[in-house]
Amino acid sequence: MSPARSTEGAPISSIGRGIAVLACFTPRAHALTLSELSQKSKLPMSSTHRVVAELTTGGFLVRGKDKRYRIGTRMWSIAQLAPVSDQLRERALPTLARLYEETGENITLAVLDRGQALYVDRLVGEKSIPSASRTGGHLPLHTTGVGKVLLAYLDKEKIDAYLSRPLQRATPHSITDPDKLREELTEVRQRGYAVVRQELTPGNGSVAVPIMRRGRCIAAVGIVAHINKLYVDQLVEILNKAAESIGHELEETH
Amino acid sequence: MSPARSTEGAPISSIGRGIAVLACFTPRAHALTLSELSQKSKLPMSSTHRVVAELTTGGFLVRGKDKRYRIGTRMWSIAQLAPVSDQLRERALPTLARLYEETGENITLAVLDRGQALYVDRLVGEKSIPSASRTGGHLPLHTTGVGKVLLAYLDKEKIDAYLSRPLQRATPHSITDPDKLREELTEVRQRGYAVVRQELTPGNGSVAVPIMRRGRCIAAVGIVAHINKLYVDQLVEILNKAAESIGHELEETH
DNA sequence: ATTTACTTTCCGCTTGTCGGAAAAGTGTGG
DNA sequence: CCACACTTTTCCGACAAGCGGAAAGTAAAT
Repeated sequence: MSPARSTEGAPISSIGRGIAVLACFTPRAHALTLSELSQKSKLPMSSTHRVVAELTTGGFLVRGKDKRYRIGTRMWSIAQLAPVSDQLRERALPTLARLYEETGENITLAVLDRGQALYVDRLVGEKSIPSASRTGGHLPLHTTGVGKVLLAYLDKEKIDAYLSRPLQRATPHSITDPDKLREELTEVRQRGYAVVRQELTPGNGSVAVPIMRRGRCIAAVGIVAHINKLYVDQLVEILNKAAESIGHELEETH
Repeated sequence: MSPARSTEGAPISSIGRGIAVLACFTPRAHALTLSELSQKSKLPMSSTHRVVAELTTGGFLVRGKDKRYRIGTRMWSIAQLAPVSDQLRERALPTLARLYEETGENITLAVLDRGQALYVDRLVGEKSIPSASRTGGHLPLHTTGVGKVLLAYLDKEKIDAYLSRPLQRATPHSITDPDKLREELTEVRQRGYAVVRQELTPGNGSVAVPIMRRGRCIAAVGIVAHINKLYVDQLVEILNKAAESIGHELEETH
């Protein structure tokens, strides 16, 4: 989010500062010193110190022996009450487990969140190909399998809005022409699944299908594999069964 | 956490109020109105309104069409950077998936957190017996399999501290006598696993083993099943392999 | 012992935040 | 359509929480 001092007009609130500090943490920086937090949040050192102290008292941050701060279990526990976790992730998990055991590949579950694919969960084993996704992380819609599915089932206006902004190229295979992507999305809707080949990561491919609920796509489930092992027909069949199973699980009143 | 107005002495800070509002959410109340949040946090309505507005702006809360607030994906995403999630849960997940597929039972992974067992993840399928645990939730140490393991491997002083407080009885089978529990913990350490039979939930039993790292128990992994299907020797063998696999996965530099 | 970098504390000042009251909005029953 | 009850939002004068720069403290390296 926008740094504290560079915010024009309205000053940033105390709670906003707390969130700004928490937002400093990233996959590459999950342990930060006070100075680093001050620099990243652009808050003065004494302000940062006070905010960090409050967050630590509340269990949202914890200070390690190395004097670095990390996200605390209190925040994590409360966050598990987010619908994306306790209504979707936890219910989908057995099916994802089965998918993983069945294919041995990289399994992903994602939802649309702020114009991107938010990875709700993923299973990646030793034998799976390394991939760019991470639970809790976001990736673009146009270069990921689950992302293409989520994009394809959006309202036309929202698709237009997404395509009106420059599409970032992740590899030479990334589709960045809006017209070509629009065609691709039509195909996704028609055949009910998306395929991606080296559009996000060289060598990687993925297949994904929608999880539907009352006619709306609420999530996407996908498999990432090396392009040489991307047996699309086979994977689509497995994924459709999984999607149906997850969809059924979500209908249950727990 | 303690309600705003009942705090003696030091007044509660703005960030503390934000955390107090977020702490209102529970498994049974994951969607709350503004009035409910005000009542639960004991903050005046206009104060609650302001705090909630700030949290919503920052993505930590989201207001649904039903006018109820829920934990937002922004908070969830950041929370996934907690070590308990990205260092432990995500790495353990493939092994938990394998355990689930192998046994079809209720799989749990827990760590010690604030004197209780914090459930880092669990897999429970349609055919599994219903259990009391929930990812992100806490349960006592003395009435759960994973809890007994976590307790058994604590420093003597910490075990004494835990046993010095009244042990809550969840069922008639709960062990609440400190001396009996101490004996039990000695057995857990000796044989390397814990067994629980109907001590938390009637009909349910569980077996759990420690996940060790450099001689310290950092987590516990367990299986919950109906007491008639609690084949201890068999489950212990499977669990020990899983624990070793997870321990190995945690050693990897990712 | 000194230097450097980081962290913690201090303190005068400012304005962000306070909460009660009023106004506005919403849903329901007659 | 109106009245009522409840919830939510806005207002606003008061005040103390929070501000950030400076000083002090701490730890590590030389």
